[in-house]
Amino acid sequence: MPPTKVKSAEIDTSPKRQPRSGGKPKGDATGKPRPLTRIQREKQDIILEAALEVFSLHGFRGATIDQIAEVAGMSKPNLLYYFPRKEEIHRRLISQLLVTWLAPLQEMDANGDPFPEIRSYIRRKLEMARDFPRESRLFANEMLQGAPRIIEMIEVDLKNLVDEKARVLLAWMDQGKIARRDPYHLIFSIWATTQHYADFDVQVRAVLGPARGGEGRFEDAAHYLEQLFLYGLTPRPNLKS
Amino acid sequence: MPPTKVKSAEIDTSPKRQPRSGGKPKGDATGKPRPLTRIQREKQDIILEAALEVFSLHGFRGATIDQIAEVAGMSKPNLLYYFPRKEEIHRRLISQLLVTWLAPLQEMDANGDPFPEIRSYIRRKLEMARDFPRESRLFANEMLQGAPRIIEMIEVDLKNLVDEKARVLLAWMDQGKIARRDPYHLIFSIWATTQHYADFDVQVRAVLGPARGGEGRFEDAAHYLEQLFLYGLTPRPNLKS
DNA sequence: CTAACATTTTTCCAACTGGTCAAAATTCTG
DNA sequence: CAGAATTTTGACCAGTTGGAAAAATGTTAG
Repeated sequence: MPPTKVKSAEIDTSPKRQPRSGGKPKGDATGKPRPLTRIQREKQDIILEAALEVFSLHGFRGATIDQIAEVAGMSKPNLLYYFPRKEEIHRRLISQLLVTWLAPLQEMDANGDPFPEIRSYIRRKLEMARDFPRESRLFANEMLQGAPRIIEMIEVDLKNLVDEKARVLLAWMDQGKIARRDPYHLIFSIWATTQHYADFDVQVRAVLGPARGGEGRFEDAAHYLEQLFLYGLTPRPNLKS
Repeated sequence: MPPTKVKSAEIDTSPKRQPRSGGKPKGDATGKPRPLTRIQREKQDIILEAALEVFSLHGFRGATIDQIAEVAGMSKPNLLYYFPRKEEIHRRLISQLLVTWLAPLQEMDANGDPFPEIRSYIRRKLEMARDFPRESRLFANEMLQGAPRIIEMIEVDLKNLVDEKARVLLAWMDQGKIARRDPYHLIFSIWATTQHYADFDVQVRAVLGPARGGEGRFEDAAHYLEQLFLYGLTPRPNLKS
């Protein structure tokens, strides 16, 4: 359908308005950025939500602003009014994400009992894979591409946290409370096994088939992983359940 | 540097050649496609190699033909002479990949001893992560995007193979040779833990740091995973080593 | 109400995208 | 070597991309 807009091509005798700003606000002469308006907060949230959807599915380069704008239900220039560049949106998503992402590990308590702590950690991670699969995929996408926009955070924040928790694990091992294993690879294997259920969800569901691929798969996975990390595959005779 | 090509802009008095074919060959009037020439085989390999590099890093949508052509060291139209569409290249890579990808699991022998068989499977998978990280990432990229171009193969070939091997594992469990675990999630966890070292390589290296992030990380991983799948984290008293 | 600011839309653009085409260059093959 | 077939190239194209500019429309404090 052609746009058929007439666009006031006729004579316009109304008093000419002074060209009003038209630029972006976000700061007056004083230099201090003024607080976001209600609309700004709302729209930014809508955009970030839409961007998460698109970025997590196609990666940074594969995602387009038009696509994000469409999912967000607004025009591209309107979107660009809130985030002047594509990278900006992505950066915001990623840095927001990393905080959420580290939380479960952060909660692992050095003063708790090792097995319940580790089991809880696995559960929390698995719940995140279930409840925030897009965030997981966004993260995975970034990793696959060599983490160009996130590498410093990985090398500093993430590494520091893992170093700290590795020491916790080592202490538990020294006390003979858990088997002596490489704590770094232990953490890697928890990440890998849990995030797998978000990142490779299609595969998991396809392989499990309709019968077992339903929502129950997360409970099955939780139970399996618990057993794996506790006992591995060595059969233990005389075990109830 | 500007190309400075003169390109014979002068008068050309040479006898005008009849416009010769110029089209693509790949079949004559008989309809049967003739075998590939040496150049065709070579160039296709170069292109596929370059495409693997680019697709594995940016995913299908994020990769561009120009990029692939540049990595392959040829012009875009030249590349398109061998693969008339972008999708064609990707499809070839993916279907090639899946064969390689399934091989390690295929080798798991129902008549072998469970633990050596499983351990070998883990090792082979880990070696693939080490030696073919781009293939792993290509696969992961496809999965993250919902496997649009591969889903049927997953649902048929992959599922059938996993079903078959799940039965093997179940038989071993029935014989009491390994602990009773969900065989599907067992396979998932082997995939996840091993592929992690290819797909999240940046993260792994960043977290391990320069000291432990070298090539030795794969040996460490292999040893750790062996222990994990064998015994889990339960400490076992009186164990040599 | 209205001026000042905030938001949205329209229009536009240059670079890039996947892909075509014919001519030119090169490589077989007898 | 000639002629045919194959391979490579340069010019080009239409659609998409990220983004700029400015005009049009809303909103709100005084």
